[in-house]
Amino acid sequence: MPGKARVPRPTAERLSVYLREAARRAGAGQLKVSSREHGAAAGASDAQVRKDLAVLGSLGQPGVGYDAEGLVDAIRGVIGVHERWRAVLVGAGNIGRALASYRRLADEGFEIAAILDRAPSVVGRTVAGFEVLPMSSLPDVVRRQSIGIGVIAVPREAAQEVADALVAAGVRGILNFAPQRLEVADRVPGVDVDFRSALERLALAVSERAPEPRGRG
Amino acid sequence: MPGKARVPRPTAERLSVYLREAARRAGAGQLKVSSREHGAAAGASDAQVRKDLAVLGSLGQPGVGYDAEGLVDAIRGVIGVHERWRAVLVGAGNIGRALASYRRLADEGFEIAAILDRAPSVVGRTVAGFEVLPMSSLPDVVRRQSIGIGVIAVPREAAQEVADALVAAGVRGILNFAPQRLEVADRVPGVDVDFRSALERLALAVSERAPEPRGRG
DNA sequence: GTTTGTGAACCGTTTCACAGCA
DNA sequence: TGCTGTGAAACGGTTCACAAAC
Repeated sequence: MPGKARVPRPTAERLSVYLREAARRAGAGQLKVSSREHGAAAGASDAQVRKDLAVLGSLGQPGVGYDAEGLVDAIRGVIGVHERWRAVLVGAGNIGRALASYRRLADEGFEIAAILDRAPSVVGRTVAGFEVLPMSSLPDVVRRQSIGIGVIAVPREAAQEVADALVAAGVRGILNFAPQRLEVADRVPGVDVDFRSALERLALAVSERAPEPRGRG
Repeated sequence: MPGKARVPRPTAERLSVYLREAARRAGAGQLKVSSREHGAAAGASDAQVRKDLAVLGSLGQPGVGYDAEGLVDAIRGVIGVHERWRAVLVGAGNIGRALASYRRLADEGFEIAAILDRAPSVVGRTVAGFEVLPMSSLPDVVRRQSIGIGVIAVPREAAQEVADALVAAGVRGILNFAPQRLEVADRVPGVDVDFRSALERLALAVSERAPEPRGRG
């Protein structure tokens, strides 16, 4: 098994949607799902869906569709969610608390294992059932709790420093909620979730469609 | 002025970064910023930056760079942030509260003007300084408070319904935090912020780089 | 000398179209 | 007949390279 196929970024994003859809339909008792059905759910063409799913191998049956359960397993396999991903959350502010309280992530194979914060006033408090730990405990937490992912939910100014600490502690990937581009070693992939940027993109899209904010049509 | 240049999606995302960078440097007293400097901040090549900024017109000076203040204005102009974008937030759960408390958005020209929720137990309570309003007040709120953007921060199951209500109420764009693809009229653009999907993309990237979760070293 | 603006080549993704299988 | 898998064509975005401007 020399190397898994690399998955293009746009495809990776859609796989996430297919996973949801297949899981939902499987849960509803549907055995097979066609590329057209997936396309409707993901906003993609059926051809696109087939191309995307081809990275998983040939697990569709002509004339029938894709096995719902099989798809779930296959996509989870590619994503690497055979078991669980354990994450450490740095930052017990608004975003951090919201994430920690978002229990549904656990259903998808992601689990927050610990919360850390730099502020002494927060350390020791209980947030979403976790005792907030000091930053100094990061290396121990990552090692002892088999943490794979670090989540950055701190203000922009502190983000790079936290990223460095996470990499040093040995996490294998970083999810970044701070509006700041991170410099990290190539071997540690990072994904940004930036809703300020999202808002701006939205504003731009709105402006493109309706140049003048008219009073009311 | 028949039509503004349409901005490719990847470019739109980077414009957001350039905006931040230009604003920061302008604030620090720097007058001109070169494409190389922007590139370093955004993780893009200098050529890429120039191509991106070309959608704003020719506002760079050869041999000198881009005027920092001018860039801020130009990007804000394209995004449509001359004045303020006012948003209504639907859903006073974890994510909703985090967003409502995230005051820095206001500095960037985005302002949450009202919070609504469906649950009677939440309506009337105060969240981040807002009295939570019932869903029935949506049309009034949008009209009377000149709301441009609707923000969906409700569970997946309710997302489409809320989207329909927002469109009916007259919002011009939707920012969606629910992990659900929305069906909305073409004239109302939508942008998704989906951190579950982001986590999965991250997990996939990690898996691709290190197929086997080895013990250590 | 430095840096922009931009056509042209390049590359990856999407769409198309259809052969092959159920 | 219905639906998948997949080469081939089409598309869009990125990189390259350089003339023009400071």
